[in-house]
Amino acid sequence: MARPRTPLLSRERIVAAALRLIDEEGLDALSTRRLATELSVSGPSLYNHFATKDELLDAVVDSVIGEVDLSMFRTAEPGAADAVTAEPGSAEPGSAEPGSAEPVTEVPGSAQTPWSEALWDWARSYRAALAAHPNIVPVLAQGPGRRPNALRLADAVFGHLVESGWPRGQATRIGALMRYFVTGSALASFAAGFPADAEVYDAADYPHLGEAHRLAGHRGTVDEGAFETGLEALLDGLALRFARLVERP
Amino acid sequence: MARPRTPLLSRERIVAAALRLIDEEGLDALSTRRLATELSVSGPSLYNHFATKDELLDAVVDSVIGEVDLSMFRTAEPGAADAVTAEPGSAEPGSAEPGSAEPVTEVPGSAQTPWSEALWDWARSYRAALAAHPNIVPVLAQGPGRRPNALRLADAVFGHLVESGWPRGQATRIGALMRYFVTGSALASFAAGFPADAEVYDAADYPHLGEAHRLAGHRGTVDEGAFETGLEALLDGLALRFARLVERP
DNA sequence: ACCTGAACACCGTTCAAGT
DNA sequence: ACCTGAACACCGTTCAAGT
Repeated sequence: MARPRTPLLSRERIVAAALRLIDEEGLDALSTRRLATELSVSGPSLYNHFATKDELLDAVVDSVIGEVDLSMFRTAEPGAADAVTAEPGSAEPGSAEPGSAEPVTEVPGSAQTPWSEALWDWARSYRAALAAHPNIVPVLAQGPGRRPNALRLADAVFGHLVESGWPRGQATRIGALMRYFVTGSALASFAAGFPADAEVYDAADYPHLGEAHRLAGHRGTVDEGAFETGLEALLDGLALRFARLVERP
Repeated sequence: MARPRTPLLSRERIVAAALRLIDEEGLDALSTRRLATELSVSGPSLYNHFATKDELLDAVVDSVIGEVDLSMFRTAEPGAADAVTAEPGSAEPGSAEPGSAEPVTEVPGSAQTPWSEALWDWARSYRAALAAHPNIVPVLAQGPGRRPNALRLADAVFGHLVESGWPRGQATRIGALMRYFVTGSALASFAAGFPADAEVYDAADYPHLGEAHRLAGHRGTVDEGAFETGLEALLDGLALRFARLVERP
């Protein structure tokens, strides 16, 4: 059979199969030939749908990012108009100075979710989406590139922070540091990184790791607890910073 | 030539060449054949020094971790005895409960660097070591495994926190969340993840990213600023938590 | 337009052969 | 002990050929 009457493949089917393969066997297990076999076609068939393996990987990554909830960055009022659009070009995001925007605790006339509450909810959804597919996080962590869902995410976070009164330079940094923390927490399990073999932890070399072989068994709770503790610390710390900003702008 | 009188290779030379290749061309550029060519030997020669490519990669990773400064976790007194060794087996690190250890602001009889100050210095050194070799961070983030330098690092951090009065369960979580943040920040530049091409940021799709094409140009300062802001927030937040712990233990 | 097999320049690793 | 070339089962990608 050369060309079937109905196509054997679609971008969606390929992306779904690729993600399953990555989840189950790791990033290295994703080869075009292996993926094609999984889809019951020959290797080169994939190139009718994606120009390169990288382009395929981009599509997989963006499908994962698409699962992140961004609804908390819209106005809280259900029937209200869409979020206020900031005037473009007013300041550069990379600037270290607070800039001309004056910090306010609430934007008048809008029913925005408070920024710290929005970051809480978003960070949890962000982490859940990524932690469901840890093997692809290294690719994802390279940044949004030209992937629409990743750009939409960056736009929503930055926009919400600026509208909440954060100077643009600081809003950029908060977007960055939140990505650091979330990708870091989803990249690999902390607990599972310690071998369950008790003989690894020689008391002469590692006097405080006598119980570390038990970590892997508590994988879920250790990582969940660390994420929650870290997120609370981060947001508490940012609230202190915001308070200083409001006091002396 | 079959066996030379003086060996052509050593583990050290191989590790150094591999790290250079990874730094300059990425993790995918490291192939055993390519590396061998770089070292002017034939491909299989490497197998006289490392059993597998993974074992070689482990050695590269541990050499990077070895650059992290851990001196702040020892006693501050230059001539003093070594850090107090905690009694082993007193509590499990995975436990969610504070446990029996009672939090104190200072351990009597020792001149330890205060935990928050030590974490500041360590986090900066940790990040500097990793950010110098971002391409290998995904491998490193998988956890210490059986790598001596990585285990020493985990031991030093956990030990210092416990000796500073943090309950063991919380000390575990702080070790984890610090790794999340540092590996996340070293994994990839936030700023460089946004294409410098202004046409990517269609105002209709991404109303707040009008200046995002400038980010890549401020790569260093944006990422440095985000790391410092995040670290300060984290440590401020943890200090709040510690204060609550001391108030009502 | 969409699939195929053949082909190219690559991989990691094994192994017998050399000194 | 330490290096070599040959060999095996893999890669990503191109391309002419089929319908």
